[in-house]
Amino acid sequence: MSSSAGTRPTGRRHRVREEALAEILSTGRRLLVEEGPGAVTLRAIAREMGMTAPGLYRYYAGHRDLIQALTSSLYDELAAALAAARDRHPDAGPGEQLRAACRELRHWALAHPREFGLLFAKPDADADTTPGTAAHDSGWRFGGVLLDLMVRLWREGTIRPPTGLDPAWTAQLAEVREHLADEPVPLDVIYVFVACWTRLYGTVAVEVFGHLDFALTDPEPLFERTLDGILADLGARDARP
Amino acid sequence: MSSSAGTRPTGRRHRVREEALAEILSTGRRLLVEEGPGAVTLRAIAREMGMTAPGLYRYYAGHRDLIQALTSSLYDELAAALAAARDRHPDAGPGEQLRAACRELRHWALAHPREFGLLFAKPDADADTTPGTAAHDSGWRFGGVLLDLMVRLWREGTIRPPTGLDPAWTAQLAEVREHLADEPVPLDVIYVFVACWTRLYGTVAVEVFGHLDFALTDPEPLFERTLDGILADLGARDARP
DNA sequence: CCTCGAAAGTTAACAGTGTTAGCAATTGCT
DNA sequence: AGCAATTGCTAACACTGTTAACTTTCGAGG
Repeated sequence: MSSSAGTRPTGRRHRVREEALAEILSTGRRLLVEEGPGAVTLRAIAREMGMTAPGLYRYYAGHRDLIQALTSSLYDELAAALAAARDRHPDAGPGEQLRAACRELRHWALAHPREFGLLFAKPDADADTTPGTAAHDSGWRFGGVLLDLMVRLWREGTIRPPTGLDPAWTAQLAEVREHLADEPVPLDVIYVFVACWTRLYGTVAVEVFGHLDFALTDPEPLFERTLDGILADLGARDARP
Repeated sequence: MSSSAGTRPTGRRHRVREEALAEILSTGRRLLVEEGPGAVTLRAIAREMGMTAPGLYRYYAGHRDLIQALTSSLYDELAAALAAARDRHPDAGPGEQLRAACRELRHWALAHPREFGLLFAKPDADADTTPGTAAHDSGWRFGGVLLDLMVRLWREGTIRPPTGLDPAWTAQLAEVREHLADEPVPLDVIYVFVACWTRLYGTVAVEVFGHLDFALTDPEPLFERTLDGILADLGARDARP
């Protein structure tokens, strides 16, 4: 069942299969970008690749699985973009790095609105958030970039969590702490993380989804001020650059 | 062309038509709620009503128009719910009334996640925001409830807009002021309105769309604290009740 | 009251979708 | 070389939105 190399699937056949998998995703994405989410269809992808729709079932179990794989790859790309933006300021503190990552999130979303919509505009609570899914893991890889920066910011000691939080309630945040590489982050600090993530997501989503069109043609200053507020909540000391 | 009553379309025929229009929308909504957005289809609605799909074209120009009409009616229902929540505190100040309306927004969204998704999770910037659409007007009726309360809050004189706003940038907010019943609201105050709307929308959307499931099973305290922050930005003096 | 015309709803059909079953051919490993 | 897994195909089914043409219903005006 395997080549002479070892326990891996085969070696050669496996490679061209990976290429086909990637090509399916890339043409699917091109359709998404150029013609909207409704156009990323099995038949359209197959047509674009010079084959027929049932052939795609050799690669993905169906339309749902294909979309989920596309979602996962987009999460990974977004995570890589955030990490790259962070690493573009190697000598800066975590505050400035987080600012760069947040700006990159907005820029990526504005540059790829359709992809952003696929990732963050869920019609239902569908299978995306289900653990075990590849999209779920990729989602955590994405969120982890921001979360890591927040943890590094917390280590600076300048973060000041709100008072009066109910410990019985913050206990549910313990699950998030599991993902934090054995850092003993206090739960009320994690509360601040979640609150800031909410605010960041909300600001970007409301702009990308066009819910600000009625008021603003240039929402960037609004975003920058919101970002200042977020970083202030996280105890970032550096002034705005 | 008209009955003896006056200039209105007909009188009788017109009434049963209105009933049919309403029934189409209500069964469409039931399908949305019970089976998800993908199930609200022309043929399914017709089937449910005991007729065939092409018959629906006597009432709506197509699937798109039907969805848009449904969207519009949901906006109206949401606006009515917010107004009712506001009027449940007739003797309270605008701060408490706004708090009640914001809470009602969250409650409505949680009680009707599919409807909320139809209203606020737009895949593209589609025809919804286009002026002239019924959904566009209804959207304004919804937003107007919150906006009016913010204006009343502003009249209290306790709101303190941020300093350092670029007047050349806030100028674009003048268009919003048009909708404000000839109130001479300063532009930097309108900036606060928009920022608060963004924050409110973001908090509710992030919860309803399930983007907090990874961290929180009970996001209400987070919402309440965010609401406190929003009302503080708007200068509401009353403490939390 | 009776007729006429507009409105409502029908069937048939076209193009498109996801999906399954069954078959042919290519291709790589033993 | 031959075997077997993989790949891709065609045909088909059930579903979608949409249009065209036809029939029925029913309200209003003479």
